[in-house]
Amino acid sequence: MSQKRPDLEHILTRGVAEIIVEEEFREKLASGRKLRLKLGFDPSRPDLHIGHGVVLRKLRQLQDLGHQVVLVVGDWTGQIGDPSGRDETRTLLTPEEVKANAQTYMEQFFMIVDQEGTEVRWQSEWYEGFTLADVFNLASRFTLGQLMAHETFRKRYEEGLPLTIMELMYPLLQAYDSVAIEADVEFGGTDQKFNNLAGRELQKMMGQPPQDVFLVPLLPGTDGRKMGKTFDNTINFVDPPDKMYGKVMSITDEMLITYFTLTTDLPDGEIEEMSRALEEGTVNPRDLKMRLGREIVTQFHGAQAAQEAEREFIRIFRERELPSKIVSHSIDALLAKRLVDVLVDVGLATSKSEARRLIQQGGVRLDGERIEDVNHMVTVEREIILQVGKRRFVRLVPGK
RNA sequence: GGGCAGGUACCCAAGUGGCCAAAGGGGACUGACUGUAAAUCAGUUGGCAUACGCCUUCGGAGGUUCGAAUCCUCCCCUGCCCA
Repeated sequence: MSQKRPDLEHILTRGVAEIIVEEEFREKLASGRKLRLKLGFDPSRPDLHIGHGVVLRKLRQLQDLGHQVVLVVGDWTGQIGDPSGRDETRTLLTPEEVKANAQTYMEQFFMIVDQEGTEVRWQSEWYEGFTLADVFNLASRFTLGQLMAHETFRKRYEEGLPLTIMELMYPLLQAYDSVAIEADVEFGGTDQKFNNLAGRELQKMMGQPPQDVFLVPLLPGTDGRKMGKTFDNTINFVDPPDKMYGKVMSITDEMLITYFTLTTDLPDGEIEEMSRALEEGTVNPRDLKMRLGREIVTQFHGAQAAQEAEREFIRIFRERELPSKIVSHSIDALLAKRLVDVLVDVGLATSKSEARRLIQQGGVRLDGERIEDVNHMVTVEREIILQVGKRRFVRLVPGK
């Protein structure tokens, strides 16, 4: 990602939830020492979304000031699963899966963070040889009361949901990572506060200078809830330009300013102006959203791709024309087939019942013409565009 | 080891012999509206069938009954209390 170097003040204030302890961190920065910036991840769900991007951009900016990123691959904690979600124990991953996921994660991670200035460390480096004595040593440092101060633990316990000892161990392992790599600062979303502070405590107990904790706000997903895979409301690093742009357009209007603040480096003044214009109603939120879409797509795919994505969006949704790229599907030209079957065959419906329902609801069009007859037959003698809803198209071509 | 409360469709959650393919909410999908894939409103949401209807589903396996998500038996899983 290319951008002009934001100054330190911008880095420390824009899109920052909390820095603990801020004064301490500023002193470290001022010392001229090359700081070790820790970020850990669990290779359980490899796909990164722009919510993760918020913290990665911070890392990159500090990296550009000469500091060292230390990426901790949680190949052990990844097996436990961060209990931060309300779900109970996650399924354990095989070592192969962990490895593959980690690989994918890192490819995406380095789309923003500079690989040269990053030290990658695997937890297994220090946990492989961990003995029961080491576990006791670690476990003896924390009390149940401390762990129960963690909201997710407390909530699950009080609601009578299952909570394993292994899960309670999660923060301890993450904390020990900080000791192992001698972190100066740990980064994370606000949901990581507890875990990161545990690292700070543990370092003190083990005679290391305590790390500071740098927390960024969580970016809401496209539907306003917490961005995450479970809600299917993420905008992913690997989303192709069109999709990425479209997803940005689908965020609710209220989130616009939050998105500008957290995912772009537009000057604060400019964002304030937008905010004012929105309140006064002197600007169409859609236009700002389009600007946001361009900004975000540009970060991952470049300015040209962003422009193309925008053109495509206008074409389909404003002018209601066909997208420029449509998946083709060949259909036997000799036979008249039932439309319901075709819908299932090309994957626009998962069952005939669903296909029938779509037709009944007026959601199916052939060459732009709405089909209302559930028993409609199609013969593909030439190319026909089959459409479901506003944005799912398939080109039917004659074949054998 | 004992007692109690639970395990329902994608998720949460009602239902305690037939009116149950199973309330309600969330999500998803479709439609209307819209200078947005925003907001709002409406509809749909197990499968097969043009349709009458048929089939599969309520932790698992058996059983009672004309008929079970609902009753009985055993088993598995979760939480709480007692030891």
